[in-house]
Amino acid sequence: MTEVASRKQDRIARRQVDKFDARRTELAVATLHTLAELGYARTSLREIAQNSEFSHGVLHYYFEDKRDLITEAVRQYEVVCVTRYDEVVARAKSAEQLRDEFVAMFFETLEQDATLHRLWYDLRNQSLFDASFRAAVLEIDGHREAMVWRVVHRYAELLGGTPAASASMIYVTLDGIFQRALLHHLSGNAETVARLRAELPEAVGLMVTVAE
Amino acid sequence: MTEVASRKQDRIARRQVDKFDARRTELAVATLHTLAELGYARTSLREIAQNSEFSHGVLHYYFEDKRDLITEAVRQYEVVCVTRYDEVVARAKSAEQLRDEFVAMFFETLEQDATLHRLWYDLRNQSLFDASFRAAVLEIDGHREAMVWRVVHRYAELLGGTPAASASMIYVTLDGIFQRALLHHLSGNAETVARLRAELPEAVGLMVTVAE
DNA sequence: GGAAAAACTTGACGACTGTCAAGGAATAGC
DNA sequence: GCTATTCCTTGACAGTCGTCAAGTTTTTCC
Repeated sequence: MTEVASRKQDRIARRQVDKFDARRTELAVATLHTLAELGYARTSLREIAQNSEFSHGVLHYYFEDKRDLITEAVRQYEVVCVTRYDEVVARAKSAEQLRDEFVAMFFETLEQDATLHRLWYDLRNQSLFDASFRAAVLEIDGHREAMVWRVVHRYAELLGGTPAASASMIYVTLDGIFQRALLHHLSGNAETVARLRAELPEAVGLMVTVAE
Repeated sequence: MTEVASRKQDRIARRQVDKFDARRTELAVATLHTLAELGYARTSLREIAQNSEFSHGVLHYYFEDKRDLITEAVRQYEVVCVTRYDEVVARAKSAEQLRDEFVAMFFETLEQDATLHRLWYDLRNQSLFDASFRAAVLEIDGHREAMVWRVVHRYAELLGGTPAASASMIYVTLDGIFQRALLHHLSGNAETVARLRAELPEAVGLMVTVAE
C-alpha cells in the first residue's frame, strides 16, 4: 500500500470510529433518560430502545452487554453534572455572593434535574451490591467531592479564612443535604425542602473558620 | 351463640391471628435477608422462599403481593436498626465517653450489618422512583433522625452547650458520613474508612457549641 | 376418629427479560 | 452502477418473573 493510500485508510477508519462513538454516545444518553425515568431495577433494553429512534437489537451492535451500556450511561451523567458550580465560583466577587449563588444553584438543579439525580443515587447504591459500576461510581464521587471542595475553598478564601473540615466531610454533608432535599422534593414535601434551603447558608458558614 | 361460646371463638380467632402474624413476620425476616444479600433489583419471590423453609407459593398466602411483602420487610429493618444508640446514650457518664462510644458503635454496625444497611439505602432510593414504600421510608428516616438527635442532644447537655445545627442537618451529615463509609467499606477500601473514623469525633465536636 | 378449616406445595399461565443469529436496508469505495 | 461493508431490524431462543388455581398435607375442633 502506498503512503497516501495508507493515510487515506487511516482517515476513513478514524471517521468510522468517530461515527461509531457518536452513535454509542447517542444511545447512552437515551439510556440515561430511561434510567432516570424508571430506575435501574425496571429499565429494560427494549424500553431504552423505545426512547431512542432505533430498535432493541442495535444495542448489542454498539455495546457488549447491558452492563457495558449502563456503564457508558453513567459516564454521560458525569459529563452533565460534575462541573455545575464552576461558573458560580468563577464569577463570585464576594463570599456572600458565592454562598448565595451556590445555594440557588443547589436547589435549582435539585428541582430541575431531579430525575437525573435520583438515578445517580440509584446507581451509586447499585454499586454496593454489584462491583461492575463501582470503579465508575467511585470516580464520579471523587469528582463531585472535588467540585464542592472548589466551592468551599474559594468561599473560605474570599472570607479570609480556611475550611473547617476535610473535603470528604464537607462533601458528605452537602451530599446528605441534597439527598434529603431530593427525597422530600419528590415526595411533594415542599415545606421541608424550603426549610433545608433556609438552613443551607448557615451550614455552609459552619464549614469555614475565620481567624480573628 | 352463648356468651361463653362467643368468648371462646374470640380467643381462637386471636390465637389464629397471632399465628398468622408470627408467620408473616418470619417470612418478612427471610425477605429482609434476601434483599440485603441481592438488593431490590435482583430479589425474586422464589429466591426469598429458598431462604425460608417454605415454598414460593406460600408468600401469596400471607401477603397480598410483592409490594406488601417488601413493605413488611422494611418494617422489620426498622425494628432491628432504629434504637441502636440508645444504650450508649443511657450509660454515658461524660461527653467524651458518649462521643467515643458513639463513634465505636457507628463503625461497628457499619461493618457488622453492612448488608442490612446497604439494603436500607437501596429501599430509600427505590422510594424516589416508586411511591409505594415512600410512607414507610419517610417514617423510618424520621426515626433515624430522632435517634441521632438524642445522641447529639445528650452530648451537648453533658458538655454544657447546645447543638449547633438542627436535627435535620445533624442527621443528614452523620448519615452522609455513614453512607460514604459504607461504600468504601464494601469496596474494600479500609484506609478510607479509617480516615472517616478518625475524622468523625471532630465532626461531632463541631455539632455542638459551648458557651464561654 | 372423623369432618372442617387452615396451611402449604406444586405446576402452570402469560408476560417480560437479555442475548443473538439471519437477513434486509443503507452507505461507501471503486 | 456494481460490490462489499456497515448499519439496523426482525424474530426467535432460553430463562425468569409475579401470580394464581388446584390439590395435598397438616392442624383444629367436636
